Amino acid sequence: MITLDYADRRPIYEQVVDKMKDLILLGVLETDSQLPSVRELAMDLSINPNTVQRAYAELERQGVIYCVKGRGNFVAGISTLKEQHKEEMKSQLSELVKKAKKADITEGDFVELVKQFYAEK
Amino acid sequence: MITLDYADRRPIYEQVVDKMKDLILLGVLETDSQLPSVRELAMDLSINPNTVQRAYAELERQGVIYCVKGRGNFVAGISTLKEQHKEEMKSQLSELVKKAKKADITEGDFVELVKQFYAEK
DNA sequence: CTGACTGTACTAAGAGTGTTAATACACTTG
DNA sequence: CAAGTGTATTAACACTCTTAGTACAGTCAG
Repeated sequence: MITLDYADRRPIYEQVVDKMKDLILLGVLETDSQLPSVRELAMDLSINPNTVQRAYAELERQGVIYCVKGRGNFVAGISTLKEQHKEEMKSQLSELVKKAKKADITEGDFVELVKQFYAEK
Repeated sequence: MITLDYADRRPIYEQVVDKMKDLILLGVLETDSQLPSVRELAMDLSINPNTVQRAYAELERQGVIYCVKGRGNFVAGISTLKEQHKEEMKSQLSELVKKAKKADITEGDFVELVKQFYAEK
C-alpha cells in the first residue's frame, strides 16, 4: 500500500502522512473506507506501531481521517483535503516563481517548461 | 548581510548556505569578492563559528566558493551555480506539475497562476 | 619578525527529535 | 469471552544540530 523512502531525509511518520494523503487524493482510499490498523501497517512497513500512530494522529489533527476507538481509522470527506492541497501547491508555485525571477528566467520560458512537463506521460 | 529564520525547521548552516547562494545569484556578492570571515559572520549572526564553518565547507564542496588558508573565502565563478540553480528549479517544477495533474488542475489553470505570480510586485 | 587576522581541525557536551520497545487500558465486535 | 481496534505512557537509544573551548597553520601589514 505504501513504500517508505529511507533516502528521504524527512521522518517516517511524515512520509506516511503524505503517502496516505496521496492515496486519498488519488481515490485509492475512498471516503469512510477503513485504513489499515496501526499494528497492521506497522508490520507491513516494518516500523514501530508508535510511529504509525503518530502519523494517524497527525492525519486526524488535519481532518483527513477520523478515528473510532475500538473500530479503526476511516477516511474523512476529501473536499477540505483537496482545498488544502490546492492552496499548498499555489504557495509552492509562488515561491518557485519568485526564485525564477531572481534567476532571470522569463515568464515565457517558465510557461514553456510547464507545458513541457504537462505533456509528459 | 544575512538574516536567520528561527521559525524555519531547517538547520542554521543550511540556511546560511542558501542565503549565500541567493546573494551570489542576485549579484550582491561578485565573483572573487571576499565573504565575511568565519568568526565575523558568526558574531554577526550570534551563532557559533563552527556552524558558519560548516556552511562554508558545504559551499566549497558545491563549488560555489573557494577558500585560501590564511586569507579567506571567495566567491567562485557563478556560471555553474546558475546552471545548478536552474536545474534545481526545473526539478521542483516537474514535481509540482505532477502534483497538479493528480489534483486535476488543468494546464490552463496552472499557466494562469504562473502569469499571476509573475505579475506580482 | 611580530601580531592580528585568516581557515581548519578536534574533542566534549548539551539539546532536541525520531524511533523503538514494552506495557497497559478502554472500546468494539463476533 | 477473546481478538482485534485505538490510545497512552515510560524508558532507552541513535542521530543531528549546535555550542564551547582549544589548538595549529597560513597570510599580511606594521
